[in-house]
Amino acid sequence: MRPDSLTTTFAALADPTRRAILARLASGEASVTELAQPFAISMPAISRHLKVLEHAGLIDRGREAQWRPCRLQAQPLKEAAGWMEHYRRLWDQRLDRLDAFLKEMDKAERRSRARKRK
Amino acid sequence: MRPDSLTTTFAALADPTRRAILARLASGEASVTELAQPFAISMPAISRHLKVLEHAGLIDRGREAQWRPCRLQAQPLKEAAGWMEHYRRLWDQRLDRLDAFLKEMDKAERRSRARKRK
DNA sequence: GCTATATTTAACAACGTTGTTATTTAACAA
DNA sequence: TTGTTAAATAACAACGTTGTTAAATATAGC
Repeated sequence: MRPDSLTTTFAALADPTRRAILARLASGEASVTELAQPFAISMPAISRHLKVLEHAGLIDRGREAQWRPCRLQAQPLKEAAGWMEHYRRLWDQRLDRLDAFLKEMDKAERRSRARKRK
Repeated sequence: MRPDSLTTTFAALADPTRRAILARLASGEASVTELAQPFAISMPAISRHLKVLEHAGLIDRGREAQWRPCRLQAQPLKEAAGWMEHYRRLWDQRLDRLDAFLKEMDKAERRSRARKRK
């Protein structure tokens, strides 16, 4: 029972180093060394982060001489964003209905007070 | 150095049980027992999933007699969705530019062939 | 106070993640 | 071949996660 793709995507995004790598890749492809440069961790650690991202389908890698350039792959981001949008929207609708309900209550309340004043 | 909020949110979403709990909560508040019902795991396990979601700010919980009703909290979903949309959009722009570039190439190519035919 | 119900906490095992350093592989260049 | 650079793998430690069962806590109702 290996984890489904949403799980793999969210798990990959749940690390600041990996998100920073993706942010960097959003502005163009880069080699492993280039990606490692901003971080205070060893190359093997970066190499593993890249493997996690690749496994999640968030990046793919080419091969040019001794470099393995990484590129962003947007599809899993789309799926995950879709999931979140879906539930966020459902929830906003609930809030809207609650809001409408409270407004209704309020109106009824004012009407009731108006009657009493007569 | 505790993890930032995006990290906490994504980590909380990186579990199918927790996503199913949120999905259930999107249709209204529920008690721990109600939330546990669809799953083949023990109550303490559910209790911990809820603690993870609460810690991530994705739910909050009331107190009614011996029940602790859970409600969805949309704010962290918004932040995380925002992050993903941002990078997804950047990447789509890159793809669009690549697309435009390839179309340009193609046009130039056709023009070149047209010249040769004369 | 006693009992039933809802939920949490404690203690533990199994497993996964993230980092390290040392070693290995691959490709270029002399 | 030999050396250099880029990157991956191996072996390991530290720590976090997810599940378990057993025990504790809190509240309602008699």
